[in-house]
Amino acid sequence: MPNHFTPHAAGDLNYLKSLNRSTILSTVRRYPGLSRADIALRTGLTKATVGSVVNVLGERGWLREGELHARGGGRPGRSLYLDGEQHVMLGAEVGVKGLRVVACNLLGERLASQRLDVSPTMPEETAAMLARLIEALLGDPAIAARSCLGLGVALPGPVAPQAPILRLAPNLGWVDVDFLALLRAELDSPAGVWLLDNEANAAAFGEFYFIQGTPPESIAYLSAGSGIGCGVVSGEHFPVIPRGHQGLVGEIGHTVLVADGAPCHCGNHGCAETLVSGWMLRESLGVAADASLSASLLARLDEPEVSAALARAGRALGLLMLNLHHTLNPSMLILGGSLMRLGAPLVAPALAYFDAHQNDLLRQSQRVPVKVVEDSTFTAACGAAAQVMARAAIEV
Amino acid sequence: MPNHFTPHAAGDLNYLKSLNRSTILSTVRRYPGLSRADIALRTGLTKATVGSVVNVLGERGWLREGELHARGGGRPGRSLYLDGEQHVMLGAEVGVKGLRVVACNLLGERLASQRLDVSPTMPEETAAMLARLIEALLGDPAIAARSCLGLGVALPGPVAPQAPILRLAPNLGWVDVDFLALLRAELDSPAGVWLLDNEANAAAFGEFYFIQGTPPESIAYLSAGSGIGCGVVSGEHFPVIPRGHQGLVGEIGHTVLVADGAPCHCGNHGCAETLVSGWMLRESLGVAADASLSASLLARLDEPEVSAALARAGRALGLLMLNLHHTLNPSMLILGGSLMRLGAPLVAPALAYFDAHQNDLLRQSQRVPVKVVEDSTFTAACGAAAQVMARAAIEV
DNA sequence: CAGGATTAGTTAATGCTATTTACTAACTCT
DNA sequence: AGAGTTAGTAAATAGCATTAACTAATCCTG
Repeated sequence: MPNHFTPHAAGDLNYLKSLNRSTILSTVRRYPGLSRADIALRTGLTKATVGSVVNVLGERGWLREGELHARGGGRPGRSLYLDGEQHVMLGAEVGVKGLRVVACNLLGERLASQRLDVSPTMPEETAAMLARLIEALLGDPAIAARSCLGLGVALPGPVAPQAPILRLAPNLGWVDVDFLALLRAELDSPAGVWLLDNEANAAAFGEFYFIQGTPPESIAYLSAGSGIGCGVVSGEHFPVIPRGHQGLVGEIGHTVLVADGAPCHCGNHGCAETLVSGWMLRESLGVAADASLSASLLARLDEPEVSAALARAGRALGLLMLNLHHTLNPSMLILGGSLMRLGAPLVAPALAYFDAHQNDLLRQSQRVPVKVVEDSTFTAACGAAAQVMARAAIEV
Repeated sequence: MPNHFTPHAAGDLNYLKSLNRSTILSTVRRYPGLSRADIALRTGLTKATVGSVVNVLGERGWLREGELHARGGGRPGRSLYLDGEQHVMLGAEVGVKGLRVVACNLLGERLASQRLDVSPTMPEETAAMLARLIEALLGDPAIAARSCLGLGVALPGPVAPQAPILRLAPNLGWVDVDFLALLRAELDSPAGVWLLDNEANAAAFGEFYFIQGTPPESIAYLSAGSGIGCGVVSGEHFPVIPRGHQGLVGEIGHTVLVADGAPCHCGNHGCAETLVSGWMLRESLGVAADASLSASLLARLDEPEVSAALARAGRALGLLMLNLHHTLNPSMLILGGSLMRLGAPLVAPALAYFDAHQNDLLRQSQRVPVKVVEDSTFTAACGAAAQVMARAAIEV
């Protein structure tokens, strides 16, 4: 049944059309420069179907034709590309340490961005600040000249699957916030789709959506910042984020690793976040709330206490990666979040632990690739923009 | 893209037709006795579409008409039911302690069953034994008189997502077994679909497929036997088992709960199975391989060592249930597997731990329902039969 | 008990979809 | 220049769900 994440019920011909349009778009996104005939071959659709869909997408400014193919024999095909000039999607992130706003084109390229390094307090106030950032972005003539497909917002907590509402953000102290409504009160534009999602989900979506070449079956984006989140995406042509009953799929930060262990922000004990997370490192190593965690700790690396704490946290992160493989089993793992700025002192022990503790089943198959995103400042915001594009593609 | 689990690529009209047929079938399955008009209202399809699909399904022996509705005013509708008389599906399970075979009708009712309590040794030999059981079942005149939709087989290990092949069954000692091919060599009938899946996935599918009334968003079937497995199913009208890259989704038995803990069968250390599983209880409490674990332990409950071990294992099971909620987040949890025969000494501590350690997020929402299946002897086999039905419905 | 109201279900026409088939277009090679 | 080859388009076709108009079967009212 349709909800705010998946807009239409299956059953009618529109659904079929959307599906095929999304399939063709994802093929062009993954393999820029294919001709109509290549797409038909690759997707199994007929030349006629591909031709008509491509032509409509061209008229609407989604696709453009490029140079001619010069393969021996026969009429050359016209190569096709996503049109990076006509449309934009806006993406925003409300993070524990700041607000970020981006404008991306259909290629996923960041055309402009704004950031404000403040710690959000009340939802209303935060919405107002974010609205000003978005207005500033829309004031940019290069952005204003384009057609805007909509706005996606990423927040550091689970979003209800039934409605675009933030359930709980322990690290902001927010509960049941209808953030899009607060934004609407401050902001008229852009027209188009407005979406809300969890930060890790948005980041995961963006990373998956703009992958080039054959996409992995699924990816997990493990976001290690103040808290630990994880987003999963799968689906070749129609990427889907599994959310579960309460939107908690991938909330591995609150899986219990130590029965009756240290108390966690979430009200339970012994969660993964008590072993590895920004807030735990801050508390245990005494870093002030207003100081940069990574800068402070990197400056204190010669203290044995600090390096040992990072190594310990790193091993916990490696263990989490391992557990992820036995519960969500993604075909690719992406590490992101502000803790990645700590670099090798945290990441090396994580990867080492992950490598050393593979069991027979994992050893038997190819090692799952791990990608580390060192600077994920705009990753979630760009991912939210990608979600807008995917949604808009359904309705073109 | 199509594979042995999901047969057709989206894009053509057949796909749409299958989708609508499945939608209508699942509505009748969940709400027996609805009329065509009720179905149209409930699914959003038009009366004409529902009528034509229902009539075809009736001709093919999937649906039958029942009594007339007697609602005040207007022409009464003809109630519709799945036809339990025409078709059968066969399901089989190869378990660590025995083979089971069942024949079910479209209502999910077990019409006949066969069991053989032996511990499987070689795959070939096991396939031969299973083939004899199936032949015995097909020899039953009540079964032979019906049209058979196919055969589903459940095995205690992950099945590759790309091909119907068992990857690894640590508790059988099997690796990369093409079990359906071995069966084919022994068995001609039944015609129709032949499927292979993991035992927990099959059980989960069956439990979800035949749920009456509004189905939960998703369920997880936690199978606690010799090992610990878990299957997940979601999708209202078109139930899907998320499998992940290597078919390991839900393999929480091998999530690590104790860093560098006790050695596990899987080659790693500190897995959940080292804290709760049949093999671990057997080893730690000295129960012979050929004795019934549950019977032996229930007889020794007055030994403090035994009751303490069960309580400890129970708490670990509760912790696993909690972690399940933060990774796969099902809306309903079903506990099954042979360990459930231990009853309260194991299950009560599990439920108590689960209840006592809910965090703020879970506390905030309605408690997730937990169902305990005391006797799951035929659950996986019936689930495999349900998978056959779902697949056959696509192709009717 | 006749006739209106109401709901169930079917039928025929319609519009939209992808597919099929046949075509034109554009290039290379000989 | 002409044959061969591949790309792309156009018109005809088949299949799908929908629409709108119909028939069917019941209840209710007077």
